[in-house]
Amino acid sequence: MDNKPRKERERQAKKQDILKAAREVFAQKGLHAATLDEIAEKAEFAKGTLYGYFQSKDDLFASMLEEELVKFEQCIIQVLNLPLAPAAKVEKLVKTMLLVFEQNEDFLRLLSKERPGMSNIQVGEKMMDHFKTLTRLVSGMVKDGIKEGVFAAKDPVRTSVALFNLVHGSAMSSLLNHKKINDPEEAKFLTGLFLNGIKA
Amino acid sequence: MDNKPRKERERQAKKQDILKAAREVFAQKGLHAATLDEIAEKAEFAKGTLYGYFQSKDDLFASMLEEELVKFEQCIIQVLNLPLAPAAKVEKLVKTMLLVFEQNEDFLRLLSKERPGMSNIQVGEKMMDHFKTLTRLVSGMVKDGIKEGVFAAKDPVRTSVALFNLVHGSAMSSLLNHKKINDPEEAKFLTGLFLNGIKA
Amino acid sequence: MDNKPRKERERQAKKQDILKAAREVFAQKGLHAATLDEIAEKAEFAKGTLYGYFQSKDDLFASMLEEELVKFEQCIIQVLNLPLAPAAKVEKLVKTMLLVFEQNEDFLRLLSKERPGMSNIQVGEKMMDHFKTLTRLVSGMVKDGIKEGVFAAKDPVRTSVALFNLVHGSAMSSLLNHKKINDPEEAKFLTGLFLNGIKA
Amino acid sequence: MDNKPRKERERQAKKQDILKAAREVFAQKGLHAATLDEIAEKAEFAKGTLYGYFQSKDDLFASMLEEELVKFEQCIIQVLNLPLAPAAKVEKLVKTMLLVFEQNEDFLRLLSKERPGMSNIQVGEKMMDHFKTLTRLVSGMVKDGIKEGVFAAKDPVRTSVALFNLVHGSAMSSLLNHKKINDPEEAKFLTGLFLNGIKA
DNA sequence: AATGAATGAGATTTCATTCAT
DNA sequence: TATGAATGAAATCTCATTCAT
Repeated sequence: MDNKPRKERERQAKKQDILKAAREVFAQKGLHAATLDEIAEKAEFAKGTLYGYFQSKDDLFASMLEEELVKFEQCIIQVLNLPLAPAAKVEKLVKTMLLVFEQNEDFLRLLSKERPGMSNIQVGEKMMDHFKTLTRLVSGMVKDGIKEGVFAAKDPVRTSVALFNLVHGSAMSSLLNHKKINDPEEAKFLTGLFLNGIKA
Repeated sequence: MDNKPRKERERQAKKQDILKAAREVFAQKGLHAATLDEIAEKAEFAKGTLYGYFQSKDDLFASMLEEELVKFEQCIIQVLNLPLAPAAKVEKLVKTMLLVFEQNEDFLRLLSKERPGMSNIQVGEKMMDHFKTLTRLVSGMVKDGIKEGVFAAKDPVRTSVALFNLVHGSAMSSLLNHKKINDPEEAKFLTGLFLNGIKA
Repeated sequence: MDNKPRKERERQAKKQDILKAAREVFAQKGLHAATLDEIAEKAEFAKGTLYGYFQSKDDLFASMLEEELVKFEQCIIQVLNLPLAPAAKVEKLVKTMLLVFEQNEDFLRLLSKERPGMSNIQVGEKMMDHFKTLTRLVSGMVKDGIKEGVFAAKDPVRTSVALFNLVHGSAMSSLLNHKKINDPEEAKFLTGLFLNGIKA
Repeated sequence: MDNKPRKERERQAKKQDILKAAREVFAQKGLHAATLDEIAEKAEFAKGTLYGYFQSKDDLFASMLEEELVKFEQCIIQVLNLPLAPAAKVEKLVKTMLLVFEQNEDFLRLLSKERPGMSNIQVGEKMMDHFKTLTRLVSGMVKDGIKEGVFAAKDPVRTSVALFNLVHGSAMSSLLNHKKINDPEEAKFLTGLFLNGIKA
């Protein structure tokens, strides 16, 4: 019988359940205030069972965050690969990021809460890597726009970071004010500001 | 002897020492991961002494954050009161915020770390209030610009939030990448992006 | 395997071990002076383990006291249900109470120490309830004696309280003077005093 | 100038203020739960000042209790010295004790709370001594009654202890049930029970 | 003598991690 | 593999005592 894969599939499914519970609790409470008790309960496993899947609380956190970052990255890459003009691509990117943040508020929170000065250095390093990758990817889009003459020749890296900050900050603001994150008005506003500024 | 004022002055000086130590540790570790042991050691007091100045860890945190927020707010108000044209005022605002963040990296970190979903509700409420005040103040500047016809009639509130996110995000990014926060290039870039966007 | 009951039985046994240790320490030191360290050591568990069985020190104390009070109450009820003449029942009651106090010196001490002005209001209330119940029960016996004409028609409630004070006070006195609590002489003396007074 | 005595008198007055505050707080909270902060505040002194009058918290407690016990003892002695027949003297004794307990509820509570198993051995010893003295004194009265043929020849020591328990227990019961401690009915009841028992 | 800020030992409580079943 | 009871280190907070003023 070839049921090894099934077993392995089941194991992965369980691991995903744990990661999901972890994401929810870590996002709500932060790395330190979250307890394995709560995560275990949410995942419907005994506390000890988590240690069959992750080496420690820190490992669980790191794994969860890594997974989310990869998913986010892949999503961004997909958008960047779309056959669109630079300005349209910016709009699509803004909309997509807002959508992702709306569908995964946990990730949105984690991004704010745990980015700066992670005590766990390894996690911090990984996070930094992902941000650099993202910046590099978006920079490409900006450079394309410059080449095509539709974007002014400003610093592409700074521009990428600014775009991310604009969208992420907007999503956080909506979240805290109990407003819709993926609001078309907001997307239009952000895109407009990014492309044209506020000058008359 | 009229040494009551001196005693009181000394007490306030000690309180400031504690608040400073608290700010440093809370900024680095976050509310939960920070320990009173570390704060006490940094303030060069015994652990118990802190309780002569603050009722609890939470109270210490709240007091510290409140003080920083007030200082920040006053700083912003000063800039907004300067007799400058809207565009110049934006530039001045960006420069000032970057300067403040550079001089008080702890505050910069705290702003990121503790803004979302503070478990301590009271602190969260206060923080929200300060953000609303700031948004209102900056909105005023934006409205002035619109009246004068130098700013396009976009949503002033969204515009204010965006400006804050742009600058704060930039500062965080610089901090994490070990770059100078209050970099004239960066200030110029941010101002330019905000006013004119990136379109050619 | 039907070992759920066994597990549950073991858990209850452990709980009883903790309650016993708690009783001993609380009786000796009182609620406040007793430490969880000492209780845990006596129960041969780690400090933290106690929190798997009780929510807090106060909860442990309350649970322990409640259990003891219930046991005491049931014991008194048994005696009152015996088919004896009132005077004989008084004698039996005195003997039984002295025996219980001798076998459970901890309870005897607790009764003195923690009766008055419990800071923990809930515990105090419960204790009062048990005392009222006991008084009611013994009052019944006194009323029976009055009906049968063997007891003079004095206030049954005051009489019940007096009997309890007489026996409890005697036991405390014996305890403090390192004398036998359940001494037949003492029992006879107390019964005689209660029934006939000291007049010649 | 002979103002040493005045100074000394003032010092004693202050000491009394502290002892009074101590009595109130210790009676309410018990030895352990009481804090010097609360006592100092009630005495209207700074905490450190107490150490100019007493060596330690334990010393303060012991001094306070000793003083109360001496006052109580002297009161009892006065009654026992009255030129009354034994039965009348019993009645007077009961009334006096109830009165004292009513006027000094703190002392009444202290007697219950701290009698058994004082962790502070020295205090416990002293308390025991006073109880023995009291028992001896009351025993004398009982013996007189026996000699005069008005009391049956029962154990005078046990009889003394019983009388004390009866009255003290009654006072505690009244206190806990928010009833008047020095109630003439109660005094009559207790005297009657002690002298004649409850038999018809 | 009086003060009260400072101390630090010690108390309660939490929770990541282990391990016998 | 899954469990959850047990552990004990570490955190917050209290308070008797000291001491410089």
